[in-house]
Amino acid sequence: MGRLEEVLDDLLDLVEQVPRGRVTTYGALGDAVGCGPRLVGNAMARHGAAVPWWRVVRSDGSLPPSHRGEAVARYREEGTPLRRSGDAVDLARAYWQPPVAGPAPA
DNA sequence: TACTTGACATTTT
DNA sequence: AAAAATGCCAAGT
Repeated sequence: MGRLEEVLDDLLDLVEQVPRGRVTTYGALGDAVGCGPRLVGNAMARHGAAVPWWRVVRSDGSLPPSHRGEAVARYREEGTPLRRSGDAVDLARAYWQPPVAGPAPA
């Protein structure tokens, strides 16, 4: 199979480890698991139905275009520092860097 | 088997 | 500062 199956476990694990009121980015997860950010997005899209994907945002702090409405609702519910725009997270305060998992520790 | 689509990121114009 | 182009990996058609 592809690398996805390999990193998927670590990926979902990291997302589940994201503290409440905090968020992380696709790039950070991709780097943590050792693959491109595209994999993270697709992994979540196809297999991330069981993880708090709303805590995973873009590098810009903006939310996934597909579920940003739901994600914002979660943020307001969890107290995540949203930007004044209301459609993005304040990465300056809410960014949580995932620990490096998998066979490629720093 | 080849092309297109998809929860993205980064760099250059 | 904003928009466009490029790179990335996997699944679906």
